[in-house]
Amino acid sequence: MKKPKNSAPKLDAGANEPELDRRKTSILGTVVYEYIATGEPVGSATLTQKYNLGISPATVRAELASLDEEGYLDQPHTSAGRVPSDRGYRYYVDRLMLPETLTPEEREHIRAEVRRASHQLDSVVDHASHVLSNLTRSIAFAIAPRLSNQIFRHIELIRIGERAVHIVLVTNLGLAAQTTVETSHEMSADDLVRASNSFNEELQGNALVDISMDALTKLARATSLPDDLVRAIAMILGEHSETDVERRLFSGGAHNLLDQQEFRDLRNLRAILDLLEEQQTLYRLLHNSLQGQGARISIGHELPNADMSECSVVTIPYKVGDRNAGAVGILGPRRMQYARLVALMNCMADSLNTLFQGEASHGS
Amino acid sequence: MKKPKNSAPKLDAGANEPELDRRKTSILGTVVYEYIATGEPVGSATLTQKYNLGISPATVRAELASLDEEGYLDQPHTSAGRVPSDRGYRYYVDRLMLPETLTPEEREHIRAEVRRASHQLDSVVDHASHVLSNLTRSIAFAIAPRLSNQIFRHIELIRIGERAVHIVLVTNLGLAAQTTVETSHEMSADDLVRASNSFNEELQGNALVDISMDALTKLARATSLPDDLVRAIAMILGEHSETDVERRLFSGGAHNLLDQQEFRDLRNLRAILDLLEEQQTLYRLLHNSLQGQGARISIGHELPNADMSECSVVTIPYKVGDRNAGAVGILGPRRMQYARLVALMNCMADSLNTLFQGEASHGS
DNA sequence: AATTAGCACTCTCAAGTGCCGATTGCTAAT
DNA sequence: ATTAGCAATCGGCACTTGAGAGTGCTAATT
Repeated sequence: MKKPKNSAPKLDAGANEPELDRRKTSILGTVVYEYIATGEPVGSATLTQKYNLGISPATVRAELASLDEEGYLDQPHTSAGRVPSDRGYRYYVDRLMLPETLTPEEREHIRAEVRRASHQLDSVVDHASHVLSNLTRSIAFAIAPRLSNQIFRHIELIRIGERAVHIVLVTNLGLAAQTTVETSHEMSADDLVRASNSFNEELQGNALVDISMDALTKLARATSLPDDLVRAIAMILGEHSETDVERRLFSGGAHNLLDQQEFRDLRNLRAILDLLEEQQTLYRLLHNSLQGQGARISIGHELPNADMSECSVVTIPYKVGDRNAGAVGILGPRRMQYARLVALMNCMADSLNTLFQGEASHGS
Repeated sequence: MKKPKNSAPKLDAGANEPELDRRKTSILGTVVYEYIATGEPVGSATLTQKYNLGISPATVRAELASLDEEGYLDQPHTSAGRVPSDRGYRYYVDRLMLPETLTPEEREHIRAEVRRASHQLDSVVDHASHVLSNLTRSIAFAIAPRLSNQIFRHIELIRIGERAVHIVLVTNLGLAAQTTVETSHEMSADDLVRASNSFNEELQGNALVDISMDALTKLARATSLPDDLVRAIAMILGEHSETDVERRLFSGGAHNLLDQQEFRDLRNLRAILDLLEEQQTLYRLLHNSLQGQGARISIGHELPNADMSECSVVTIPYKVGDRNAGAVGILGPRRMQYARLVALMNCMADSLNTLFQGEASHGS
């Protein structure tokens, strides 16, 4: 029942763990499987009755006790069955879990949903997280692709009030960012059009990462834009957003937690909701996943926050062109269907990859 | 157990209700006040001890029994004190409640927060609901001002992909709406600029409600815009959005429900969250409030949905120019601080009114 | 040496019991 | 009309009990 793996971090963990003998492995796998399916602690009787292990309950008990001692299983209380510990889940995820495949319908559904909101980066990502949260009945969260390696196509400065300008940035991927800025003195609509035009002529086709602050200020001086407006443009072009931990986190499906029996306790629930609101922690998880490839699973105490010790998170990065540019994640109870979630996440990442791959190659 | 209805509750209900004698009134008021403050059922002992009523517990008991019989109070169980019924709350808000005033700080806080996000209608309203939900620790919800009596200033058609156009509508109030549309065939950036220009020249200064479909199609033909794009423009200009029950509902503060003792029960919680997601019901409440003036309170079973029988809602419309154009609402437990919420809502409506009043008078 | 049956033990959970305190409604006295 | 006094009611809490589930240990078996 040994299992190959699908991502970098797991290899490490897998390599560190001593390998369990065949029978222990089989029992551990079965316990995890059964517990994920039922949510009830698993006892020796259940195991021998429902699964054809070819050994007696007594033997199973001995093995369970041993696995318990080695830290792969926990016992909620003396007269209860066993429940996987973080370590148990980890072993399962690294070595035992069978990769699952989605039905063509599911696959197509995801792909279609992602495509539906294309052309608006924020919408795509927001939509993606909602789709995932519905499919998994967990919380899904995501960050939009970072701008740096997108290519400048167009900037539009729209006068929306006496001293208010709305800035819209279009890149090869579509509508990439927009913001409203209050300017210190009034700009005429014509001024703004003129400015937009020179920005557009000058910057057209450049990767955003290549646009220097110098170039911007020079352009700004030529078009006599007020400082605050220039600053806003610089911001939006990513000069600053690269280090910006405030990059917005999109999320959906918080209400799904209500269905999970592990969140009956309102304190847990509250802790997780606060976490969602705070954004930082989840943002960092996604940001970290940008370093690696493929789905990454974090279980219970492996997560950076004690309030998440009852949860697991699956994250996966997606690419723009050939570099990781954003990521999506799922947050649910530790007792989650890891195999299925990994399959879903892979599909989602693929869909985003091809979407952004495709769009990236089109031109204006 | 006669029940007032919720179409035009405040005044009517007040007039319909028989007037209680002075002592009953005083006791009912005190019970409501005490229950709102503590959340515990109120007994005769508490009343005589904490409040100087000048009568003995026994007399209070007789009055309580009488009020109970007349339907103003409920008794959770035989050995508990009394709790206001819907009718009791109704009598309280109609006749007993003392108007509360906010501190200048609170007032200024609301005003400042509303102004912060101005120039973007959606943001203003979204922001408003977040501010309210934080101040009240309840759910706040709102709809953006309807477009119809806003004045056309500018439309921008931005090419964001081979066959994708982003439409931005600016009115006298600022950035009023935007959407992305997929076009059947490709438009060049120049085509779009030309089209924008003729729309802008032609429609400038018109109230959106006065822009006819005819005018649009004529313009569209002159600029040879594809049909789907024209349809999208027509849509956004409000031709259709007037009857559109799907006008987006902004809301915030759902997590506040976790703190309310009346939502310890997850089923209630779930029901309310579903309601939020469904949007229709809350949308209708706001829409109804557009007919009237000032804050409107709906209590328990007066609300259109049985799942809300433990809740109360306060709504208030706000104006653009001199006509109601949008509304905000608060949803919380029946045991809410009605006087304070009404004060907050009035302040919020005022702030929005002056914001939109002010902006409306400015020109481009 | 590994496996197993048998059994005592432990612990949770649900139901049942009894008591305490809060609050009432009634009655008789003021 | 008001009140004091008092029996009655009921929820909630602590406690007990028994059933059920599951274990770990031991001694017998393979």
